[in-house]
Amino acid sequence: MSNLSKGKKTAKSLLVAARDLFVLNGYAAVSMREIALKLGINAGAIYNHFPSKQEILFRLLEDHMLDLLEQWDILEVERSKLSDLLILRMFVNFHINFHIDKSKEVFLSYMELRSLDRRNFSKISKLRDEYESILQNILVLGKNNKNLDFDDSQITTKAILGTLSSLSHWYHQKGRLGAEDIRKIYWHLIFNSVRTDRKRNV
Amino acid sequence: MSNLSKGKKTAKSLLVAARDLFVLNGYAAVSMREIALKLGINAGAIYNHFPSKQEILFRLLEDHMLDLLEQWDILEVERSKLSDLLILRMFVNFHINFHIDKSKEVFLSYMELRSLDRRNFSKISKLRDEYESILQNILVLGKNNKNLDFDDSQITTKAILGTLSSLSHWYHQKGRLGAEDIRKIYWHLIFNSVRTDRKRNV
DNA sequence: TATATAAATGAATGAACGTTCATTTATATA
DNA sequence: TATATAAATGAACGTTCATTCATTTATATA
Repeated sequence: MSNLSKGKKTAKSLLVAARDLFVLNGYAAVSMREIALKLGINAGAIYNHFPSKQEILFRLLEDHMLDLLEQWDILEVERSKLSDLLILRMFVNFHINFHIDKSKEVFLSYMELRSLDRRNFSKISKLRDEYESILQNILVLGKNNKNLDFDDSQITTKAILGTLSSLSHWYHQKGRLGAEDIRKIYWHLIFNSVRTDRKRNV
Repeated sequence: MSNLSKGKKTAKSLLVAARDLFVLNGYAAVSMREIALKLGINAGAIYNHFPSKQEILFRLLEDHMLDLLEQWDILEVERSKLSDLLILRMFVNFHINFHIDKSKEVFLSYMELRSLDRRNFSKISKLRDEYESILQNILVLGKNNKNLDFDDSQITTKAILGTLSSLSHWYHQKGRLGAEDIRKIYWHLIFNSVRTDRKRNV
């Protein structure tokens, strides 16, 4: 950070300020003046760093999605040695870790997709689909190999992501439970919901 | 509907128009002029029916939450004869049915909580907590009676609601699966995640 | 049908919005 | 240190916003 030029530092600070305000009040309800105020600069100065408010939102969401996909890619080597079930556990842990580390970014890309214009929405949607299909592929592969069982890969994918995403709605650093507890609890829930000897009736 | 006075009809239409626009673009991004345009009336005329834009949002969210809680209350008699597990299934089915019937209202009360002012936010939050505690009580009771098993009732409650809420993000009337399929799939997932003989390790 | 009330109009209010721009000030490079 | 470039200022632009209001039009009641 300290080796960055003043301009880059300001740009970075603007992204952080915008992120925090967007998370708190929503994109449409936050003004450029409010964002500028957080750094103690004038609203006009923002335009030395970003061409528009829309571009700030897009940058936040794109940076986040690219980061997410890249971090998952990095685990590829490690992953290739694992069983279907352990890969699923890796995904769950990875996802939870990311939610804990980047809870604001996750919340933002969840809530503000609709504030993107058509072009940007389409770009981010592609990245989201890419991420969703990672989980779906894990599930399908596991089912084909008879290491997992469930009714419908598409809905199960969405349900699991829904389960995990609930995290970003309540997680706060200072909470009652540590990351390890949370990973364990969620893993138990998810594992049991797709294990091969699950029950089909009450 | 046809036995309502013109004023009541317009008020109802305004709520529907506002609901649809808020769902599509978000509260802050929708103007009173847009809402009025949907009915072919002037923006000023809205104020014969509602005192403010904020009040329209509040009415939408409060009506929805009161409806939700009331509908659950109505099932009380039926519920008293059921086992812990069947009550949980009733809750899951009830929740899914509601999400399917009122997907827009559900989505709205999920996304626009933060657009409420302090006073209104507090009122709706109370209603939401009330609903959440219904599920938590079911889980705790089931665990005490050894008919359910899980690690943490608070997180498990949030996780299950997260799972179910993912429905409002992808469900569309014309989809591939019927309501019955969806109820079955979700029930299998949830039931297996909290059943007493779940596994704790891979 | 006459009349009281309800609902809609259309213009106006002041405030806030994203963005632009000429100018000034700060930073980095030589 | 001199100079080119980057960053910030502060006022202004044209729009749009939620809301108000005097007036007109429609509806319901008697």
